[in-house]
Amino acid sequence: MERQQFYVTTAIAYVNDRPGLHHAYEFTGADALARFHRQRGREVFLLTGTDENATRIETAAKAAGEDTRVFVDRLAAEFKEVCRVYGISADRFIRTTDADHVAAVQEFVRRWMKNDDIYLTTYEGLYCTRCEAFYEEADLVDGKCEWHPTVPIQRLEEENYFFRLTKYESRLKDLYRDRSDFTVPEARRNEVLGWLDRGLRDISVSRRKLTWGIPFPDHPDHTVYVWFDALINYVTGVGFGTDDALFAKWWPADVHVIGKDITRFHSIYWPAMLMAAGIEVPRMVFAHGHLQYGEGRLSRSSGNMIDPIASAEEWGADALRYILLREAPFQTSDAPISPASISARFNADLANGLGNLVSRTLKMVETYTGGRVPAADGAGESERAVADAAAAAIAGHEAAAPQLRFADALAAIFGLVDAANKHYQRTQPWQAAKDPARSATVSPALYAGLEAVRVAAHLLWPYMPTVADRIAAQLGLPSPEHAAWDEVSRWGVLRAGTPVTVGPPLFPRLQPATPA
RNA sequence: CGCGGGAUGGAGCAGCGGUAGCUCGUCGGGCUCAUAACCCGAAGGUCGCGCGUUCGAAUCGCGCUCCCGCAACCA
Repeated sequence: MERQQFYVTTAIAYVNDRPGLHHAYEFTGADALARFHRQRGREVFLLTGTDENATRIETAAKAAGEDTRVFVDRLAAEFKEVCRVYGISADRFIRTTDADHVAAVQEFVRRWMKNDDIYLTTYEGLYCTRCEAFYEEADLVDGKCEWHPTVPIQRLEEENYFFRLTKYESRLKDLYRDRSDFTVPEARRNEVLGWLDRGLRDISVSRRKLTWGIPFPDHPDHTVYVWFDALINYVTGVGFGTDDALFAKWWPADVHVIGKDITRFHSIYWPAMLMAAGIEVPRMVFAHGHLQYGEGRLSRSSGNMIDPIASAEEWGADALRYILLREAPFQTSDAPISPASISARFNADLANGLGNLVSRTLKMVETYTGGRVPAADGAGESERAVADAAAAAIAGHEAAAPQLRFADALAAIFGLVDAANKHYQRTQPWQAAKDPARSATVSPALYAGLEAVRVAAHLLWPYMPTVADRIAAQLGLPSPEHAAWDEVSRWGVLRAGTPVTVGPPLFPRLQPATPA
């Protein structure tokens, strides 16, 4: 029996810089999954938020001449705005500077100490006295940190706490042996297996002399290494340390949606951290690929293309949600994206495809059946073909969506849009209406078209909630959000006589871009 | 050094042992209900390079070239 609770997270956004389109991409994927499960009757918790305790954030704040607190508040607000604009249905927006999170992290550290999972040792590294931070050789510019090119770098030793990652190596191997879907997709899993094969090392989990970060309990001169702090947000967000009942209800998470670049932290460190704290590991880590912003010059010359707010104004948030998930398959590696490819997809799928189908269908209903849903009686071969296409769209979509294969899921839905257009070509209601011998075919033909639109709108709700609501409203139906899935995911739901509304184009066609 | 992914018609991708497929674009035709949308058809590829396995290879093996990412206590 499938669990009725579903807990999904996004990676929390690192607030050293403003939000990019890639944040909207990940948020949208997680949100679509959350809405998918909600729509099918499950209780869902979607967690997103910001990662605010890193040294580099403090450094970036200093560089911006801002108080760190003010700096992170400002950026966190920008990320929240992205969530609002894109309709991300987050149940909590967590910030790692939230009091309950600080307490949760300290509880983890206490548990590790008690278990002898961490130990004190000495670390030697390159240190910038002005930043009060260690740097890697590769991070230095001409032997100096990037912020202070005149300040000499010193070689310093520092006492750090280390986490006994090696202690959990065999349990991690067991985890990967027993659960082939712990890290998805397979390419990422193979990567993790490779890391495990080559052996793990203990890892530093504290920094000293930092003024920004979560202090170690009983050792306030140490702060928790930001990655270990950040990962813990996934349990804090559902009540770890503050609300045991809530935590028991939601944990373990069903899926952590992350970018493939941070697989190591989520697939190796995080389960080990949980094991050490005596907490169950999550069910799945899903690592998606990244958006590639076309040519380098493109992203530089038109900075707005990667600004998610400006992009939403240009194409519409719902359209972008669809386009991103369709153009950049979640389960593969990187996919190229550009203003041109976004606009092309917008015109092809949304304006010419979905939008036009809705327009022509409703206009014909207005003209030929008095603006009301006609009777379905007299359905023939073409109508049955559309009904079959709807069933195929549902089946294809329901197989792909829960696996986060959103491009496949959306392609399945648009197969129905195509089928409806072909159906009109076959039945030609505009001709039949003028021909007494064929006039009886108009009603069933248009009924099938309306049903295709209705089914598509319900399937599209997780991806384009606002547009799906508008289409449903045009059909005289309530929001797909609240419809009982079993009742709407079948053919023949619309009732004859129901008034429908034509309405303005859903996606006005974009003019082709002028050549550069 | 290492690890993962990739190289397929103009563009973006799928195929992963049996005569090369999808979307977009292009060209031609049809239709006119619709957002100059929709429908039908056509052109266009020796599947990065070499060797090998096989009756047969984008598809398997080895070697090579080029791209992207990860990693060596950067989120």
